Amino acid sequence: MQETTGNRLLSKLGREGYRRLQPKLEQVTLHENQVLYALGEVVSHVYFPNDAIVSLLIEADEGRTVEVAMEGNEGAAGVAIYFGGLVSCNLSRVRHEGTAMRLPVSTLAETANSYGDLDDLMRRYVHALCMQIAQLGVCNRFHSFDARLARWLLMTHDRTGTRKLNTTQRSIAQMLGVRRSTVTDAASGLLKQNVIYYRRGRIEILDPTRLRGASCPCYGIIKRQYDSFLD
Amino acid sequence: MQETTGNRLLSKLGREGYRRLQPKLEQVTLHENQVLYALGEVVSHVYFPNDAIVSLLIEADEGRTVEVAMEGNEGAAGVAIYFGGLVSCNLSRVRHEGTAMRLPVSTLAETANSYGDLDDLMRRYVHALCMQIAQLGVCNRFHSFDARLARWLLMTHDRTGTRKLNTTQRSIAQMLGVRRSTVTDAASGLLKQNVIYYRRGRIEILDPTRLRGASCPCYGIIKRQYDSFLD
DNA sequence: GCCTCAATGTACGCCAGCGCGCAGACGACG
DNA sequence: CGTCGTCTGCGCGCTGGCGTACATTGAGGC
Repeated sequence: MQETTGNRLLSKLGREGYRRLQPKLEQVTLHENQVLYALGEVVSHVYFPNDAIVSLLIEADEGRTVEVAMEGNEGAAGVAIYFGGLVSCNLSRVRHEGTAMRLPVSTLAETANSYGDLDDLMRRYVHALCMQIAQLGVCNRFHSFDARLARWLLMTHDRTGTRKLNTTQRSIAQMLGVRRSTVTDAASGLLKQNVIYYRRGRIEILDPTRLRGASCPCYGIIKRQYDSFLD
Repeated sequence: MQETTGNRLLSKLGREGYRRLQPKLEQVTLHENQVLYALGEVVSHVYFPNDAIVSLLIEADEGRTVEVAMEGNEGAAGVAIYFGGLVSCNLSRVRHEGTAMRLPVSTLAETANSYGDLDDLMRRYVHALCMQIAQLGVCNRFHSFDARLARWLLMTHDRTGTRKLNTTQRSIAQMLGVRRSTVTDAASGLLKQNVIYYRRGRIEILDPTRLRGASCPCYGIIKRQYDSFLD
């Protein structure tokens, strides 16, 4: 099931790039709800997830934080921030437990300076991330919750490499900025159709194809965007 | 009324930076509805608006494009795209007529390579833009249209340096992704309170302070973000 | 001054999702 | 094996914004 070969961004770097970063790369485990970057914090490390997922969160209103992007094996957490000023201005929290490769920001910066391929790759990643944020903004505004839930499950699935997620409806609701029982309604629809199965904090995707049919086009748009530069 | 001293990003560059770019800088007039970058187009120039406004648009559904960010004198159009791969993957259209300084992408890239201050500035601008996109995504999702209209008017006002805008309710509706008569409702509320005045495609902001009171906090959040690196 | 068209005002029914609240059900743990 | 806290199911009334449709008004061209 777990067929992830590791972080796609790192593997796209090729042998030479990997050789340069390798001495400073360090595998770490990211635990659920662990805060990688708090608001206004200085970023010291960049994380290239293998099967962990990091959420970029923004405070919408008092006490309500919403996911504006998710970063997994297709990217890196902290890069966007490092790219523009070293100081985080949103919250990054681990949403799905797993491993990641950690790298000091300074190493990334220095290597990117001397090794153009890395610089290019990082720029294009930031670009894709930016598009993800924009697309999700539009998606959250216009598409039905049923479609958005399907999209969210698919995106999560892609980034973890497993069909089984540990998430409660409550936390999904927080991510997507709806109330919990709205999630219940949508999820029970998918359950009845045998597209997913879930029970007390465990969700399993039974039929990715039909899930994709239930999702809005945003899933495909974002996926194509990422795939186009990760091959 | 028109007290704009020019593009804030360029002026932040200082004498040395300006000296380097100056030979290739060229003042142009951007006309309403002019498309700067179409989807998938190769970007040849970057625009630093003086008093023009460029909208970043994304297609939400068939035939419905929505503004995900606006770029004016506080930034530059095309930079974000140049940063990640040269090819535009959204639509940039002039929303408010005015002048801008135009620069070949290649000049910007070369200069940034050799002149770290420019590179820094551009990175931080992209960062701020990214935050704007994220914040607006959340705003469009959660805040009442009344508040969003106020926010939008204020942001537009800041970027043009004038209280008078030429915009119809119809085009505001398209930008903000609502139907036209929703704009009528909200606008007529502000009109009755003498916060704005408008008539057939011309809007005037009478009382910016009270407009700010009507807006959601997103206006302040985004403004602070930009001001923090533009001084 | 008149005509025409775009811009604006208004109305009516509709519905997704909200806020709130409560009940049932499963699982961990003593 | 019982208890308790969390997770999930469900109902009810409400409302902002939607889709649609039509009336009115101002500006610019003739």
